[in-house]
Amino acid sequence: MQLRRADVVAGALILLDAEGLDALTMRKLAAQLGVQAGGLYWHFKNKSALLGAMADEIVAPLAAEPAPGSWDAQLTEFGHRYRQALLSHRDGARVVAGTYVTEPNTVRGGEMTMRILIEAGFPVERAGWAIFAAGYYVLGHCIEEQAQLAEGDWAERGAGLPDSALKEAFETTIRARPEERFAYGMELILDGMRARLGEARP
Amino acid sequence: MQLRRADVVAGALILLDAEGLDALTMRKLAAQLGVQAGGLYWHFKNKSALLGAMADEIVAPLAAEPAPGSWDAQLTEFGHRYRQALLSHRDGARVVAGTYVTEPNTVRGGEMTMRILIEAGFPVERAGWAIFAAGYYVLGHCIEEQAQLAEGDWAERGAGLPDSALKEAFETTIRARPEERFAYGMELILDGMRARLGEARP
DNA sequence: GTTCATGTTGAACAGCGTTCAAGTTGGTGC
DNA sequence: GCACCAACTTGAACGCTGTTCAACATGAAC
Repeated sequence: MQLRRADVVAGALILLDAEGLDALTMRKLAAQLGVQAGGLYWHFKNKSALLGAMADEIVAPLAAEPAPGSWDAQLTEFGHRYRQALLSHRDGARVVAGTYVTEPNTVRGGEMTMRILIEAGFPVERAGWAIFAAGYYVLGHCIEEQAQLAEGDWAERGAGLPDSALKEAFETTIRARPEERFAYGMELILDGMRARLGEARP
Repeated sequence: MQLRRADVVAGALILLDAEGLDALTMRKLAAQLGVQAGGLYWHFKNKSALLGAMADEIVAPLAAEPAPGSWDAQLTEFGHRYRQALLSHRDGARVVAGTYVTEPNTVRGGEMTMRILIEAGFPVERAGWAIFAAGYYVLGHCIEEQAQLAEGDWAERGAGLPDSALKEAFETTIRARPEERFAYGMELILDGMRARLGEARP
């Protein structure tokens, strides 16, 4: 029974969920698939290519059309969908961050969101810049969210801080409900976009 | 002639600039310092701790007081200062992104920017959220900027895309003058903050 | 000139991604 | 039913990595 490319990606995602990105090695993946490590290199040129395929699989939900509605509602939907996709696999955000993907789902998601902004009135270039900015935000937020999720020693991190008036603020900021904190940042960026649409030259 | 902790960090940053993050190995660093690899572990518990110290050194400019002015001018200054700091060393953004730093300069920068927002009228928690959002943006932008800088094959990346109405838009978006593109995103986020200050409950 | 913390050596360990000639498998055409 | 060729897999090796540790060197202080 031989493997297909898709089987390798699926197995890699299972191993990712079970052990995390740092423990995802070609040998362990091969063992889980009942194969020798070298054999994987027939399906993927190298580990990086495999991670790229995994990343595109992770962001697959971005390829779906948004529900009908206003441009900002649609963009909000994409933002939350992106976050959910990243969080749906352990270390998903780090996997996606580590690969500049030009694979189908990523591209399609980028195109749809850019189109939404352009039809809302943004010049093409600015639309792209704004979408990238929003993308950086989601990715950064989710990387931290998952780092927080993975480590038990998170509480100790704040402990390293010097006592200051803002230490407590800093800690409560981080400990806030992630969903609420995410939504706030998302709305902040959307407010920025709305402000630009109000002007003559966004 | 023995080494001090600071000498190791300084040497590591030189090696980083010369060869990039992926080629920064403990052995190469040791060789450059005229020392055996094992010896470095007297100064740093592990490589990750060394990278943390490097990261804090990179963001040192964030510890300086901002010039007097309006809150949004000061925040803009911090944003550009952050970017300049990250770009001042090869792969600097990736180094900083890979370490959750609780070291002096990072903390001090975080405190000052939060204070600026709080004094401008933001509730503490929201101020923290907004600062983090802005931080994710700068970091993400700089990581991509440096990836683009480092690779000759960047032009080929767009080539992998399927031909579409938006492919060209996508490419021109990425190829834009980085400074201008960065400033646009920075202003977008600041517009979001200003919008929130206009409301009763930011 | 001895002492003691501070720093260094050199060798080893286990694990990593990757390569490649040699072998095996599975489906297609005859 | 058999031969064929492409699609896969093996198993061993290569060079590299971060990290550990007992033994050794150094430099300043008393």
